[in-house]
Amino acid sequence: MRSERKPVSFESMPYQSIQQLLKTAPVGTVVTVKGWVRTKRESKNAVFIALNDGSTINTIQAVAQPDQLADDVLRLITTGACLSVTGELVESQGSGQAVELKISDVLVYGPADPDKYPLQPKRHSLEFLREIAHLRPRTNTFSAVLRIRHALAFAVHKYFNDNGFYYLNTPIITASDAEGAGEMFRVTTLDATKPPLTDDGAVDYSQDFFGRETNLTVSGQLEGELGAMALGKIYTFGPTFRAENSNTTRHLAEFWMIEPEIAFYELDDNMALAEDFVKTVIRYALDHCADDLAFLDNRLKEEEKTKKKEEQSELSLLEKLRFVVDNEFQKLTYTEAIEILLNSKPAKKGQFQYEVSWGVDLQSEHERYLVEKHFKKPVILTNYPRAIKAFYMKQDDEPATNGRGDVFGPTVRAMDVLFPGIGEIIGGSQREDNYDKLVARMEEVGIEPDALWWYLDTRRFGSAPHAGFGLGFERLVLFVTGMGNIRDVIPFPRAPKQAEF
RNA sequence: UCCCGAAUAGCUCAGUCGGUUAGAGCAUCUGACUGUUAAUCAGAGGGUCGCUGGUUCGAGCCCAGCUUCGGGAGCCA
Repeated sequence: MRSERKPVSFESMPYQSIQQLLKTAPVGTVVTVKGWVRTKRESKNAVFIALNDGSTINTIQAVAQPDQLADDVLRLITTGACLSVTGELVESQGSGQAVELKISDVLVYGPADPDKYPLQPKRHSLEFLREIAHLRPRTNTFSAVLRIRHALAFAVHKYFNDNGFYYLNTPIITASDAEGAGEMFRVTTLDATKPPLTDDGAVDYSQDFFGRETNLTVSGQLEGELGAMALGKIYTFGPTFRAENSNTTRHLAEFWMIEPEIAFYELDDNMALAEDFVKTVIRYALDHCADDLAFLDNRLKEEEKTKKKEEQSELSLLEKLRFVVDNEFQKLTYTEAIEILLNSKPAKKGQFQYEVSWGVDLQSEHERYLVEKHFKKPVILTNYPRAIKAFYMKQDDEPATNGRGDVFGPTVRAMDVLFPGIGEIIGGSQREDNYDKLVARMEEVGIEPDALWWYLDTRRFGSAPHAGFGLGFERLVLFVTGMGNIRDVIPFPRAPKQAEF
């Protein structure tokens, strides 16, 4: 039997998004919009409702005659209530907007008790909004951040797809604990109060779900390399977990990481890819999120006004983004960076808390000096000392020298991309493709080669030079939105003592 | 995990030297006014001063411990 139901075309959907409506502005037509009340203002001759549906940062003003709406309906139209409003789109009599909706019908989907609804038509602190993360997407700031986050995620996939990369889904549950990228979250189905024990009293993971100890991934890189050594160019874009007790504005326990891995790329290719990639996705946001970026730009300017002169930033958010897109990243080696730091004013005046010398890992105060004071632009540091970098990085043939005859220790083809205000946004390297060198390095740092036999197989069979990097997606969103805390650029942040929503 | 700081009305904050009944702006409610723009004006309601203990005739304020939050550091993306 045939259905009597009429097919519904996409164009004849029973309501319109406010974004579409304001863009096309079909004055004179009757339309329906559905969204949440931002503010309601009443006067003798008119009731004004500012409605937002999240499709854009802009609201549409709906207008009704006061006697047109029943008292009990009018009473339910308060900040936060959800409405369906039907009416004719007309040119506005007021000055704040071009068009408005002349209400012919209102349906209250869900009221919001004004005594209990926590969002008020006023500025809230980001700390307070973090406590109501389930409602904060209804604010201008967070909806703007989330739309930009979406645009950046889309731009990431678009960039790689346009450039011949394949999206590879690496595992979220892994058995390898040898990646050395920090503390891991254990994944188990064993009874936490009385786990099975072996004869010597240790937990018997052979009885666990996977028959061995497993954790949430801290990086998809090792598996990504397997993909690159088959598909050529791959990228991953997925959740990543670190059980570090990190309490900072730049760290999350659960975050999203982007990891391209490319066969036949060496360090210089890797750097060029990182720079082009970051610039392209930021340009995409500039081109597609103008309203939201303008709002955040203005929000930041207001915030800057409350700061002292010397603490105010020289560039606005939009200026900063354009600057990054239009200028070359500064590229230099670790050894050159050490020279600059040793000759810097703060070093000579003893203002660095940590002393600088060849071989030490750079502290954030050093990175900040290079990026924010010395070069004033994004910086790519390369060829770090072997001793402070991961085992899988390609070893340089010659030790570092400074041109004055000083010879330092061995280095690897690592690269860190440093951004102003964010610090390390990308960490990557060319990978060690020589089997013997890789195994020797693993043994040196105490990683059991047998545990990564499958990783080493790529070096045993058809090995090739290859390179890749990891980019923390939230750090990118942090930079593009100009927000100050990474917990405010992910919908539901996961951090120590924080997993409520 | 370490260092520093904070916790007072729904929100943002003030609270003097330890002293009577803890205040303001915004929000909410009521009224007035108005094609309004986070409207405006007047009035009203609204408090376990984070928790536990201590000092004191008397603690929002002083002391100790705890909890939570924020900033910085480390770890890193």
